[in-house]
Amino acid sequence: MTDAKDWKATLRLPTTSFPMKANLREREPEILDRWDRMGIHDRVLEAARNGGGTPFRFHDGPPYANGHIHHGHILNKVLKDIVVKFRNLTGRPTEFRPGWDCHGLPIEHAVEKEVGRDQARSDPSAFRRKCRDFAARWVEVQRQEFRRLGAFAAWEDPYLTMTPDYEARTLREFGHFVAAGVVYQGRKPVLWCPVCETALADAEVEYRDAPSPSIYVRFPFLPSVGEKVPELAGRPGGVVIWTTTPWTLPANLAIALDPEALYIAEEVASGETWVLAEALRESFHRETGVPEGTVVATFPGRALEGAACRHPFEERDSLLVVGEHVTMDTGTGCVHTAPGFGEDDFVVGARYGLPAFAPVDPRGRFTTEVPRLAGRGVFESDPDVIALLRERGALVASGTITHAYPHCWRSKNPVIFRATPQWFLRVDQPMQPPLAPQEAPATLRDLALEALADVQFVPTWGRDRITGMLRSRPDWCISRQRHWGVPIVATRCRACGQVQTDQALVDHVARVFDREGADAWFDRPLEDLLPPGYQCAACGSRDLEKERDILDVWFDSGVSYAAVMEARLATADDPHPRTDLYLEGSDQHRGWFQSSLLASVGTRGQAPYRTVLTHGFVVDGQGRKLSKSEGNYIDPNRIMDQNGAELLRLWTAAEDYRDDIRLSDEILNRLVEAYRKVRNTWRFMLGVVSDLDPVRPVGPLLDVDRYALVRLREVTGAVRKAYEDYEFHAVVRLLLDYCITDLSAFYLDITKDRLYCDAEDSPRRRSAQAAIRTILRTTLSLFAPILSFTAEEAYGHLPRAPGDPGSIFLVPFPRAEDLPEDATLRERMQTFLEFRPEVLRSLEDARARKEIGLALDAAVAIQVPAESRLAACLESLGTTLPELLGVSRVEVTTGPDRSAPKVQVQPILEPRCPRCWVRALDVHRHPQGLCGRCAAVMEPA
RNA sequence: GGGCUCAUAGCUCAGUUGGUUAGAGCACGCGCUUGAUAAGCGCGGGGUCGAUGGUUCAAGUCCAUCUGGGCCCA
Repeated sequence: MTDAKDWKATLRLPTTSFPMKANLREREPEILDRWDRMGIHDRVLEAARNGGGTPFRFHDGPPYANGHIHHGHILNKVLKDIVVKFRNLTGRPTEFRPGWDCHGLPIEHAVEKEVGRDQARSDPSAFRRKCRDFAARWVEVQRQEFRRLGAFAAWEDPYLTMTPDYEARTLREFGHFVAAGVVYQGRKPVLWCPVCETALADAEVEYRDAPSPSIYVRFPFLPSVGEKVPELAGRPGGVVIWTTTPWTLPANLAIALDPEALYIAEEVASGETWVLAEALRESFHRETGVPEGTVVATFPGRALEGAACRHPFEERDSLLVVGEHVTMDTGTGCVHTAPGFGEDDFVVGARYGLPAFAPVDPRGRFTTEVPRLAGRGVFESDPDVIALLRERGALVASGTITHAYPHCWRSKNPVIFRATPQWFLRVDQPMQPPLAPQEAPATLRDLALEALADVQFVPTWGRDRITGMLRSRPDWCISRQRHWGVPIVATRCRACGQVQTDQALVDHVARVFDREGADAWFDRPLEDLLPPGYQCAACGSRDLEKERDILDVWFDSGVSYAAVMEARLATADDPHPRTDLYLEGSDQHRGWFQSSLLASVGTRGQAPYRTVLTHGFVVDGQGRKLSKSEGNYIDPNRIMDQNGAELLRLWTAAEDYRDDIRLSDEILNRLVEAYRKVRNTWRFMLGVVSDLDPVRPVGPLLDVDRYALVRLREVTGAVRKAYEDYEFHAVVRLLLDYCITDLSAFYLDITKDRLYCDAEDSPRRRSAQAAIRTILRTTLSLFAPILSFTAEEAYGHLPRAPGDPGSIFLVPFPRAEDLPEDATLRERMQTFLEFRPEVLRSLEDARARKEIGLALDAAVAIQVPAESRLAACLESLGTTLPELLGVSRVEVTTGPDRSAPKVQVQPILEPRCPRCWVRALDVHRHPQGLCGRCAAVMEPA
């Protein structure tokens, strides 16, 4: 007698060198090395090019070269990588040239910390060199971190906004706007530190509680008020404002009201009539202690638009205007507006043509434009202003409040808003895009809005978002008072003060930049940089000096389509090629998407992109933003260490990026499980096909095996479509469900008998193997853009035929059309698969009654209604039913029409075949108690 | 405060133009198997579809308001 162990040795159990344990931490770097050695990025691209497909133009948005990468970067770059891999695999050559944003404030700050502020100011050239080194260092760090994610990109050939060619290009693009006549120097309030005597960025102020005066001031009515609101005609009184910065009152030019909100005119005890917002009436009387009077009129804010009050102490009027920024939470709803001293004030003022009047010098002292305060510091002038108001009878009430006030992070002193000269791009002046001469003149804003009609947005609401922002945006302030950036090339005349720039100057300097980069502007004397004969346009003087501002870094990155894409792709036929896809976080609707759009539309009259795809932000398991201080921060390095980049790739793909993307340990654990399932399924299939000769042809497939491929065809089509539609989470879902439901729980389970027990060479076994090999190769390819490391690893364990490429990424992407279609078979199998759970439930019942253990211990008697679809189905499946149900014997009978199918499970008493465990009637007839099939298999060859 | 946006089982997602007892996978519970074994199979429990109100014969699906997130502004 042969014992059980020996029979096991005669089975064809799966064998493979592909390990169950992923050990991605060690494996991934090996795979990365291999990709590097084979130059995978170029090879993939080359393969796509050889296929002759239409190139897909993708443009990588540049992250800021500062600090290590975090979840947001990972999400973004992996999404891009998935797109690029998919496009290349499906025959559309797609380059991924990564970029970095290198200029700008954060780097200046970091360097300033190292070298000190004085050096930064005294030697801009040396300071810029340090900034350059700093940026280069972080580019290198991030490059390694990105590369580790398994993204196929031209990591050795990135674009940097600080290289000479890029800087020259940036300047030239600026020149196009100069040529179009929409560049102007104006004034705009910026945060200003009177102690440092410098402009500050938002990031350079910190808010601290500080006491401020709190005063209510009445601006006397002028006759125009009575014309707008008749009830006020002839009444003494005024509009009451509230402010915490009395010193800004000398620059008051307007009072802003909410156009929709209701305002009241209230006659108070003194006999005067005061105007304030109805919603704030109660708090006004409470705060000021003024007793409530009688309401003589109620009207919406817009009723007073265009009327004016008298300034309480200057020889000037104060215009009544409306603005959306007026709020009803504090004050009177009538907002003191000094366009030179406040951002909102400036924007509203600009709408009414009011100047940014800011009679304060860089040290925060009043200029002679305010004679009574000239030379006095602004904060120390508060009491004087209050006294003056009291003297003029304009002070309704005064007190002190403590509130958060911006302070300079360096000097720790309170800061002010102060209008200073700045450069702008005008968005509301009709212009001609210089490189699109056929276009009719239109404003930059309208050009941008029109161009959006020709852009796809994923998700679609991106269009609404950017449209809203464009509609309401002010002129683009493109200047910064900094050192680390591309200079605004312009001159100032020492003789007459004229500031000027023109395209000739800009182009001349750009040619210098081509060779030397923007450093030339800082390193060289101006004479080296001017075109021959250049002189002041106003007075003809040649005594000029350099303008010292640099360009907003959003302008730098905004021209990347020109510096990176057009520079490489432009042809005579298509001088301004558009990019197929931009893919960034949804914050870029205000940032890069918009700056790129404006930069392109103002020069070439078209959007730079055809499709804009945005993703949400990474948040925690509860949907809150991640922050280290909140303690909900998960370190991406920890994930990488524990589960490799592959898990982060899977996470990126599995979540619906259109909304915010959640990240938590629970989510990661679920994904680890999913990963294991896929990996194990691949491993099993690798084991099953290990002895299938990759070259020798296989005969016609059995129906079940064919059906498996019919299903694979459906999945392949759906997966491809999901990739096309950028629905990567659907890809993951489809493939996971297919792996679990179709493969693991059904097809791979029911083919085991054939695979293990049939003769090695039997057609039935080879049929299953052939189907499984197709499934394996197909799913590896389908998943490869996402599970790049594992698909590549598994592919390496596949028996290779001569001519098979050396990487899964060089295998053409599967096409549904290449897989069999068979509607009859599909329908039949679907009917069966709907019925199968009935049988499984009955088996489970029998198991619960302890009648059976293995399903192979059971015989199943099925009674189906005659003439039913199910009857026909089971009839046609015939002798394969036991295999399909995993039982030893199946008997099908027909009952009355329309009766419900009945399933009966009987334990089989005959002994099991010791080799295949099937309980068969013929076991006794064969030597060693084998069943007929096994006996035949075991017969000496 | 404004613009855009999201809210379906513990988790990730489906739910077509409003129409039968709201689905899947995972997780969980129970069982089988030990010939995918740090695996595999089966069965099962689990949701007042963020809340309220409305339109409708009928609403997760349409409308309004609210609550709570997110991005961008203020």
